[in-house]
Amino acid sequence: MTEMPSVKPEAFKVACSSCNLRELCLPVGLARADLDKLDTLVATRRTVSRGDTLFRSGDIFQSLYAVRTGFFKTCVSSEDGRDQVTGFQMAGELLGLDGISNDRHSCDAVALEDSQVCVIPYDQLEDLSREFTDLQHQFHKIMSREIVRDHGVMLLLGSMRAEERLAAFLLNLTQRLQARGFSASSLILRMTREEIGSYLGLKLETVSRTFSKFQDDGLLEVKQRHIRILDQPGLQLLVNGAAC
Amino acid sequence: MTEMPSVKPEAFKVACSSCNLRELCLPVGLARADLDKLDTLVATRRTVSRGDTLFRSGDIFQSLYAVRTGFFKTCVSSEDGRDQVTGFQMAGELLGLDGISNDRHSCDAVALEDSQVCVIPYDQLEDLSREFTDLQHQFHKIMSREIVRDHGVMLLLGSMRAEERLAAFLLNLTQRLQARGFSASSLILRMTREEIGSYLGLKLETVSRTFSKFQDDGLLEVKQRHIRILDQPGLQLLVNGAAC
DNA sequence: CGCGAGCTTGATGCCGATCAATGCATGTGG
DNA sequence: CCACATGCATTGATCGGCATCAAGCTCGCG
Repeated sequence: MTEMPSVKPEAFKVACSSCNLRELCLPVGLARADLDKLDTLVATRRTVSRGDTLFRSGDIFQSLYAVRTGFFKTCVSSEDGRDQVTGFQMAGELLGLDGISNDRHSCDAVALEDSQVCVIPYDQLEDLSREFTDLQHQFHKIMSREIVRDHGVMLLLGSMRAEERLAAFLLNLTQRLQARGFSASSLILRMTREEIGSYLGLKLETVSRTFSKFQDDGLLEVKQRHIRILDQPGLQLLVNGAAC
Repeated sequence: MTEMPSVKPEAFKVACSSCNLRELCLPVGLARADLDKLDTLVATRRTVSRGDTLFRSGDIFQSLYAVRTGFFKTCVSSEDGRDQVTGFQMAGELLGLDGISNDRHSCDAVALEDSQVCVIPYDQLEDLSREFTDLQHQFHKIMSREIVRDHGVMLLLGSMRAEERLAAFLLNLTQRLQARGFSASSLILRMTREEIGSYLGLKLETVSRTFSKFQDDGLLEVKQRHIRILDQPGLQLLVNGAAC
């Protein structure tokens, strides 16, 4: 960063080929030659401070963003002020896929901690994925995975009760953190109870109460945003509704 | 069908270029030359009788399907028998996008009336969309649109009350039917109250009661599955929560 | 130190689930 | 043609889970 002054202070060179997230991010499974090409595509990063938005609903869509470090939420809102968190994104996950449909973003992406994203100009990605089958296929998989994930959230919102929702949420979060080399049993929540509640279709008081109940039941240790999972199988059991 | 015997009785030639759905379906916005190419890709149709599945969760993914005539639902289910309708698809809409992520389908697609779909072999679609920018872009838009739609459903499931959900559902349905040349005010539901309820995260009794309430309020006329919309602005008002 | 954002916990009420009975349309076989 | 079965829809009575309202509490920070 110091040796490479650029016009935009927040934009600087990066390389997918040497990125430690390449096994989680867009480059998954690409051959060396493809990777080098990808380096020409993903040329800049952008820093987003905690609380700032990466993009807003209504913004012109030009790029996708891969989370490099940090943590984001995405939320949609209806005409009347109702709004809904649609997801939380961590390192290696893509933001902005919603924008392709209309050439405008249809949700807000907000950094929940100081973050960095890699900027992926969309038209260049289309160009490159016409050349490289593997990249094309990988990109399609990522979009499809987002659709499958959304269907899972619908199942959660449509048919689970508060405890089941929170358990499923925690298990999903730890699983993704584990894939990134973090502990499977201990985590720090980057989002408020209200944001968790919005994502899960619950009020913040219910989220808080459910955390307390899990603690009483010996499933978790909860200290504000510090969570330790004491009984993972127990949580799993809740999600699978074996208690019925 | 009579003059063209084929090995599979249910498979026969079709052409996107002469399809009356081409303004709603995959071919939207394609030039004549691209359309002709698309004809080579979308070579067969398949008939699905009411109640039968087009594909099931776990099936190997090979093709996307465009609804030609008829009506489908898609549903996901969790290990414990819980299941959730994730969408209803009508003419011109694509089925099977979930399958790309894993090479296996992750939901069931069930015909709610006797239907016909165009079979779109996925690997050939990838090949062709590497040649034709417009097709590539159109396909991406369709996937993105599905993501945006899913986010809308999350908003509905996460933050709306029963009346708002049903009103939003009816308005969405009539809007799509209208785009296909049907009446904006009169429709026949192809799905049961239970299926509507599953989609909206409600029980069938609640759906039924809410229909009755809408009728009492002069918003609808409900006779079993025959619905006539008497006060569309009234429904719209419900969705937008102006009553708050 | 004191402020404020976020979290916890309690009391109460309501929306929608649940349980249960009846109604209505379609189809089938005697 | 009617009796009966079946699947779906309606309606009522009751119950429970979560929302809502309302205090306090905790912790980080100016």
